[in-house]
Amino acid sequence: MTLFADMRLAVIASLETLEAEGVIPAGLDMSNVAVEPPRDAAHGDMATNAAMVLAKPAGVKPREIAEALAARLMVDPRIETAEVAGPGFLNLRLSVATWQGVIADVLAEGADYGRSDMGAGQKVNVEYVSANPTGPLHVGHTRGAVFGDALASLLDFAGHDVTREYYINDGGAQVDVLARSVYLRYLEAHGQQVAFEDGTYPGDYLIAVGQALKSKVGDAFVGKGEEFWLAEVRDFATAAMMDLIRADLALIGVEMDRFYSEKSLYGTGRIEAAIADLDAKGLIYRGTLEPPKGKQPEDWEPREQTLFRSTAHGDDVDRPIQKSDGAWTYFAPDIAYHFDKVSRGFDALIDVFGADHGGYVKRMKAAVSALSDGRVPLDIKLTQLVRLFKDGQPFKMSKRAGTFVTLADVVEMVGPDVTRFVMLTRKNDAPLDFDLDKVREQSRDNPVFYVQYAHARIRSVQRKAADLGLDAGGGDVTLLTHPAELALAAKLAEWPRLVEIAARAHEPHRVAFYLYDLASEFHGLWNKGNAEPALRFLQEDDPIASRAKLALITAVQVVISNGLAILGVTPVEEMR
RNA sequence: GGACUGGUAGCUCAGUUGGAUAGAGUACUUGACUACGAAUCAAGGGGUCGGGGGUUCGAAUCCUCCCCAGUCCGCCA
Repeated sequence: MTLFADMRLAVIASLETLEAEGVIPAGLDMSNVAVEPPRDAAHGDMATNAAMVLAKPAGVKPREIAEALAARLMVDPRIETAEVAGPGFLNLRLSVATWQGVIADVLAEGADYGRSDMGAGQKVNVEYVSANPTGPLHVGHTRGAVFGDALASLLDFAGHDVTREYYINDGGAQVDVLARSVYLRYLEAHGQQVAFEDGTYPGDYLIAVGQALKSKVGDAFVGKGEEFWLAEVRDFATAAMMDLIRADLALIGVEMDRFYSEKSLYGTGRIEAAIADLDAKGLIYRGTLEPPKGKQPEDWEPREQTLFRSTAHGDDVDRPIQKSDGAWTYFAPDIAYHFDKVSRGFDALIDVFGADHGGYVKRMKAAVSALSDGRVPLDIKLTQLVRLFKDGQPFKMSKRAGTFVTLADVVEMVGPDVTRFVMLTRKNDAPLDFDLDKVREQSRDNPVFYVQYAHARIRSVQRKAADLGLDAGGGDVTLLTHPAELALAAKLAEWPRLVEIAARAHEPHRVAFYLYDLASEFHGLWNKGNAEPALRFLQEDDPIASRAKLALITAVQVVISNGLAILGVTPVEEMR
């Protein structure tokens, strides 16, 4: 339970009393009544919009409701003052003891402080990365991987039952291309001269795969036609690429619960079953699509295809599920895959895609809506481009792959923690500039450093305190009465609420911004100790006061550490 | 032609889902170490929230029409 939720219950209870007394009519809808931190701290600790929300349905002036509500709330010992302001806001100021209690709560709950039961154990599937198994992960994949992973952790912390899943696109033409490329490397391993033409993958990372294939099958495939080796090389190469990708993911601490193979959908009747489900709902038909307006393809000619009536579920046009030759389009196995997710009993689905898949969102949502009869919501998060910079210049070359910068390149240069944090300091749908120099800079405008520095400072004080024989547990929080100290406690009280807001919005970046704010409050208090010695955390010859202050900063350390855990970033003990 | 995502301080970006006088960082100006790290902190100026219209007690946020940028648009996955 969060402090804000507690206070909201108090407000609702008071409103119900007012109903019973006839001040306002009974049976009002109170779902819109909110208790929030005011934007301006001068307005108090919390504000409620209750009077404004209820004024119209109650037929009573907002200020009248607010006055009555204020009088009621003043009875609550946790509330110091309740003032009506502006158009009908009710500003609450909480008692000192309430804030002190927050510190005790944080220390008591530790790593669980902020954990919510909001998700109520709902099963959520988060699908992310899902890069084609044709090569190492690049920066764009990295952002999707970090975002999806942090989102999954966030939802878990908010009480959901989360499955992290990777969809392997091993059923289409691109894995044939991969197989042919590996075959060339295989011939090369046998000492042949080969040429990589357009439509093959020339990357060096396939050299080792070609050699591994040689050790496995010897010269069995040399001089043989494609029909002889393609299927086996494809499986071999795909497995090798997935090993590569798993290793890349491990570099940034991403571990999937499940890898789901597209190929497993073919020849097993699963695509057919999914399409049959849609057909039974009258959503499959034969038809001819209109050409796209404005952009007339040269070779466009009308063709009859099997179409999914996605327009019945919010799409702009119906979508083909079969090519003119009868083969499935990419969309068909995707429908089957999501059908499988729905049948596995998930209450909500989330797909994390790159921005270039934006045109795919509506049809996928339409498919899930149709397959689940509107029961299962699908949220699709698009991650925008990452632009890499180094020395102020765009950075494009990779040591490994030559053509694009890989995940491994970035992690090698700045480390996993910095990579993860930086990629989460922007909303997923805004482009991200990633400056390889700036992220290692030790200054306030580098949020990674700034937050880590706050944590390291606290650890430093704790070590010093330990040397003096002081520990953080058991400090008497009622000794913390200075407004600056209570303000920091108030910031800690926002954490559980922030977790819920971020989880509800599927926006892990909010955690990163909160941590920055919290670090800022902490650094501020630290420096106040310059002018006011009474605010220094370690008070000479006063172990009791010191332990109280240690309790406060340890609570800050706990929350920073909980937040970083969601982002998948390790808190540091000291700055180097 | 259409769809999607953006447009907020000179620059980089938040904005608690409709709340009060729109906030940080950076840059610029000026101050603060006898302490557990000044790698930090405090103060100041800086705005037509892309533009017009609409919805209501109240709009950066919702609806609508334009402008700009990026991504995408039937047998590619």
